[in-house]
Amino acid sequence: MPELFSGDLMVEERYDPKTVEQKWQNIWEEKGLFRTGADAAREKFYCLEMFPYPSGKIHMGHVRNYAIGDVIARYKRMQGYNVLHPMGWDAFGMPAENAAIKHGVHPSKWTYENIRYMKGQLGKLGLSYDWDREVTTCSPDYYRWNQWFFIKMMEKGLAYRRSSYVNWCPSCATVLANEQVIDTRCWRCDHAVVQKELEQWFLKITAYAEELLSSCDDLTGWPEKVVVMQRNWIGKSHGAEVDFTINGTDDMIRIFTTRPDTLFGATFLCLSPGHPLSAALVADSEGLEKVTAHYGKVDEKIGLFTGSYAVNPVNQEKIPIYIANFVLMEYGTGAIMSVPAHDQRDFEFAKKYGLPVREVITQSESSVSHVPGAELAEAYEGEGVLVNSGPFSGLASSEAKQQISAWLAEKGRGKKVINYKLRDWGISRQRYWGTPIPVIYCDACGIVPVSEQDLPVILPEDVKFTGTGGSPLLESESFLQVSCPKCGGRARRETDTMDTFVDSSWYFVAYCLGKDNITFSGKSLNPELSYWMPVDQYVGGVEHAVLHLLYSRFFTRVIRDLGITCASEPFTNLLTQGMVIKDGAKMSKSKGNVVDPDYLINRYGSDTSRLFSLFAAPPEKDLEWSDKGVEGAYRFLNRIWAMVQRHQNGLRAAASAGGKTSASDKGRALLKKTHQTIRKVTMDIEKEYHFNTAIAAMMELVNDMSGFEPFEDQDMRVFRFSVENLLLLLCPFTPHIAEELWERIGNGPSISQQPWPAWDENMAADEEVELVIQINGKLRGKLMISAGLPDEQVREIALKDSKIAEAIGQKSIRKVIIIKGRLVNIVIGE
RNA sequence: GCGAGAGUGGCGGAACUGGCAGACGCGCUGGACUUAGGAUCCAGUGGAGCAAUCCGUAGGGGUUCGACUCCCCUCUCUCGCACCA
Repeated sequence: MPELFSGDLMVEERYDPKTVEQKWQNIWEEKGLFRTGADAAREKFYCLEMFPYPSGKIHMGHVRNYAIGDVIARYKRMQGYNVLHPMGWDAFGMPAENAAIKHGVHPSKWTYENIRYMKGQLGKLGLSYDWDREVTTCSPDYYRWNQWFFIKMMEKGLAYRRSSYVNWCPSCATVLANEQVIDTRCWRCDHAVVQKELEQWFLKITAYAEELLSSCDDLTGWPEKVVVMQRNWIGKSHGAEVDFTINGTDDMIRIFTTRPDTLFGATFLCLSPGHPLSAALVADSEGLEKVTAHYGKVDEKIGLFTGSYAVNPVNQEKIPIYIANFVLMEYGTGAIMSVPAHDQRDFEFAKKYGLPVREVITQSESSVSHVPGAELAEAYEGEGVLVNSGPFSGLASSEAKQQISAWLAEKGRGKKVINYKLRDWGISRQRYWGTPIPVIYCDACGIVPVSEQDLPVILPEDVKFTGTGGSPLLESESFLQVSCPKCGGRARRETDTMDTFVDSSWYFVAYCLGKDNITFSGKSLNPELSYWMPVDQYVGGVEHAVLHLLYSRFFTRVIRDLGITCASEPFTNLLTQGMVIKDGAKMSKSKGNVVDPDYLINRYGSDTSRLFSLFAAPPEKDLEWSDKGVEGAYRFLNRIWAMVQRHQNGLRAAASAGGKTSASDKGRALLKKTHQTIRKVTMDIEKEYHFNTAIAAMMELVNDMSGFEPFEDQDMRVFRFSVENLLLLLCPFTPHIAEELWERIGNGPSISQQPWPAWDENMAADEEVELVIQINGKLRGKLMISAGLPDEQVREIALKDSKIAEAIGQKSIRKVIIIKGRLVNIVIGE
């Protein structure tokens, strides 16, 4: 603790954040101040921050995230809303299991110990959560509903099992999520990841692709950037499927194209190496392997001629069939027609393998007569007018797309289709620390869902963690052995667990119901959910812009369609806060540039920590860490503390001026400044939560207040009015010191329960304004005039000013521009 | 490569709808108090100049009485997507 006052000089009690903060945290808890219940008579506000993974300790990113959320929650509470502000734990996940493998601690023990510690840390930050609604996703009470939703989705055909290629780490013997593959290697053991075909459970998010896309338009409270990312991820494109026959056979190759208007320009066909026909058509298995090895790599295009030809349905032309590394199996049909003149990738491929390039689209009438055989430098990918396209020549691209698609449909050789980039969501993980997928495999009955009354399928505790040989569940006989719910015969449980993104896709729904009260049934709408949903303000990192937010939007719709809620969208407003940066890089253990929140809170207290992280940058921007900046925030709170302490007796004695009484000139000025500050802080919070400028306004007020010596009663009453309002404004930001000083000037507890202050527009209005006078746009003078003067008079005053008159001299005045209450610009000639 | 966003003092950042560029904080300079000051308080602080003044919002052009703000071009940085046919 830095020495701020030497004992001899200061008689007042020193600001000791530790004592103050502990005191008020206890009081809040005892009084249950932040506990919430549904109350139809009051307007609700659901404020939510992304819950943390209990990794051990919170980091500065959490402090920032939760400080932002807490200001919003406290502000809305003071405004009279019934605020739901919950917190919980995203408690399943690989780190717990890795800790078990490495240190022999059970994931459960590790997780719950971390939760206990981190909960203590959040408590010390003074965050206004309703802990009665805490959720912990690794608790059976929670994950049983993952299982219930899964079964409901199976019933609706929204959960299904199929074989698919996955990222597989042979060393860890598990599937890796895409984001766990770093530069084609396993993030944990650095082993090369391979593509492996596995039976996987999928959730059919694609069934909602269209709705998820079209309702992006409704996400007006989200950052545009995030909405764009959602749209791109869903990736809708209009096009056509076209069937090419393989020459000399009856076999078909179905391709997808967004440019049916270029069909006459197709000079070859490409199959993905993973396409079922690839292996069938190619005799040279070594060559195929080579192409496969380069699959999905951006560096170069590699192809292999199959020796077969396809017949173009529109002109019966025979074109060669290639296998190409750049054709993705996961998108479209896994096969494309290649139009090198109008697709740059096809163009590069054609150049490399000496394949013909035929132009079928021209940009304008004048360039139709392109010299046949002349080298194209690159593909023309835009639209235009068709040439060399048989009966369709002369049509515009957009018209040709329609007509060619219609022609294909008529001949039974194709149709218009819509494709999405969005894939179904593979949720199977060969991991222990997750929700068991509630499915039983019976030799007689096949795949059987666990029946609802048998939920939850509990994750067994007594398992061994070796880190090799796959999921520990494979070794747990008591877990594996089960009787079939249908026939009663011997059966085996599914050992895969769910992706942890499932847990976080509906936790905001669980909060509405409250701890020990999470129950769903599709029988009728749930009144608690109807009251609270959707979340009014969601706050979190932009790194979840696609996955978590998209999955949550999907789940919310599934829950809606189960008849549980009416809400389609989970989050009305989204605030994505920036990263915490130090020395030019994101704070991270590996960079060694972390600041420990524990250290910060011990040294300066939570109010200072919160204040700094809110003051240093607007929430959506990155925050550059500064030790000196923290000192500045601490100094600010100390100044307030000292100021109130010094006048404590006077403040206690004075009744509030009620914002009306006239006092000394300085007193009136302070009164005005106070009203202006209330206005400014309120408007800055309302305007995209710009807390940094709100805090700056409070600093200005404090600067004015510290220069104010209230000798007379009237002035002291003004001063008290300023102090009270300052504390009220400060309350959402630095609640502990606000509470303490509020009490010390003789108010009852608690300031947190006071209404947000209102300003009086008349009191805030300036009676005098500074008039800026420009000549030809250059600043030439400033003077004070009374506010609201008519333009004529302002003009006169400006022209009469001696300096201005001198500057004008004999020159002619061409024009005078007057901006009310701001400036006069005099345009003069030579 | 494509898409989005950003570039303002020594630093973090302000600036309504086109109207005083640099609020507020940090740092720095000077002073007060002091045995001392890395505490606190007061004053100053974009650059150049004794000054009047001039120059300044990545760079260049434009629109305008007036541009950090609008338009065009160039450069740099950050983020997202990266062969989606």
